[in-house]
Amino acid sequence: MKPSDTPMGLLADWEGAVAFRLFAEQQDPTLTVSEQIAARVGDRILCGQMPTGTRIGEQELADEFNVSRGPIRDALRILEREGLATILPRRGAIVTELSSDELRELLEIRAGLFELVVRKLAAQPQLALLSMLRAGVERLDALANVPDDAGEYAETTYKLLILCARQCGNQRLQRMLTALSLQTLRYSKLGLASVQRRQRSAALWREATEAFALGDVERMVALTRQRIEESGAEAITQLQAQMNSKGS
Amino acid sequence: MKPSDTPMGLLADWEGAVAFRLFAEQQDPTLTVSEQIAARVGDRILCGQMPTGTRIGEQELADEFNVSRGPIRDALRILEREGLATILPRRGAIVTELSSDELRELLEIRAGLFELVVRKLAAQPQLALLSMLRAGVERLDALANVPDDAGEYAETTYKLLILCARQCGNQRLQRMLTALSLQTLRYSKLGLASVQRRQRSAALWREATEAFALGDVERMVALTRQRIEESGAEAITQLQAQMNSKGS
DNA sequence: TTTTGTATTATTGTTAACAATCACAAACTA
DNA sequence: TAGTTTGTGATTGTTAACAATAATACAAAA
Repeated sequence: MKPSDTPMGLLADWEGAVAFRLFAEQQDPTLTVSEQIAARVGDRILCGQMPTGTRIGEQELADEFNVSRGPIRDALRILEREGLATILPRRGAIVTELSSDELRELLEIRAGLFELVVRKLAAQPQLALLSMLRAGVERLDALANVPDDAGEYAETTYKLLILCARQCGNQRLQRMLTALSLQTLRYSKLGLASVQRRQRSAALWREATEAFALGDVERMVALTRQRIEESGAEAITQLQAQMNSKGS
Repeated sequence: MKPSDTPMGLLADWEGAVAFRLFAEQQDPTLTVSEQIAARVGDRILCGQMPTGTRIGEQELADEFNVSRGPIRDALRILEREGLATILPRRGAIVTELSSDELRELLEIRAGLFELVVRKLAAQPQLALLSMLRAGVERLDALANVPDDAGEYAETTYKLLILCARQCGNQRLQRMLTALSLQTLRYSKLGLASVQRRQRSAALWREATEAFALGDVERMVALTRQRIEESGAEAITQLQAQMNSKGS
């Protein structure tokens, strides 16, 4: 395998609170070749370098990474499990492409799981989490006003989300929510393209965080639901518009 | 590949309402060899023929199905995605073995997703579903009193669950809930081992169904939550006991 | 008796070649 | 011209052999 040439660290540290990489944390050499390749290709997909629908040829990747097609096939299966690649039997793999309906479905599930997380968090005091959330909200406010940068804003909301998930005490739930969020991340940027949308989203984050601070779970859940609903609806609208313009 | 020699149809038709096989619906020949093998091995795992923790040797399976190890590796990755097999890098695959904590986590998520399904179902009348649920509850009542048959009871509750999931209108949610239920199916039998437990479970199913009939979503959700809580707690207790006796 | 080191064996990871399938384009027919 | 057909090229599915790693057994030393 060639040395690092992928845009790792798409979601680099933020305030020192969340230190992680997307898939492979610092190139663990005990990882199998397939896993390393999956991690790197996964990063490319997430950062938009390989857009939705892009064909992923086995030989192509094999040549690039200087391995044979075996490990590539394994890597594609891993990416499929993460929902980033779609394997069409006998027709190859592509970067997963969601229809607006599928996006709606995913967002609905993500909201449901996040609600579960919130309710679990509310069961016990979360002082450390609360201060991190407040710092995150400050950052969201700042990012909301930067024109033409939906990417970093969306990634920050992603980090806030998994920050919560990490504290909830259910590792499996954390992993599922993380996977779902990564699948929807590329699309959620569509719903946060305008400064207005981001400001609205940030305001709801702030309110939800304060509700959380006061222990008002129901209010936090309601606010979160509303935020996801609004951003989701916008993202779906944008996706539909995109598909129509492409289809014509 | 040799002709059919696996216990397919573990969950055969029930009342004609749910016609499906676990994985491969009627041996679709367009399916890739890997997928067919994954389906058959998956069935073996689900029906208990390959108990929890069983080592799955690649060569062993390759010899049995008269294929090389390539498709077997693909099949194992598919089973891993479904949560039925666990691949330990460089150490082979085993039938997924859940700790009591992991089971608790899975059950919690399953309950959360099912609640989502119920709330979606409540949004519109479900006459056909209701009559099937009622028929299912009758069957549960009958099965509850048969001694030494937690298997069929548990499988029937599984079918009721995915019957609901199918009607909810969110295909992704349906697939996730199905996968989670299959992962927990083997373990949920532990919590339904005694006639008393099954009778209690069936009673809660009946009440929940009637609440559903009356459109009382909150009551149905509460009853379902309680049922899962009770059965889950028992299953977890049994699993812990099993592990202790094995560990000593 | 327990422990540690080593050699052997078995299993997984990887490779390169072969077979089957699919997509695309050119030729052919109506 | 529109539609079908057929052939070619490219891609995936599968195989069998090789390399690397982990598990096991056994022997020697504490």
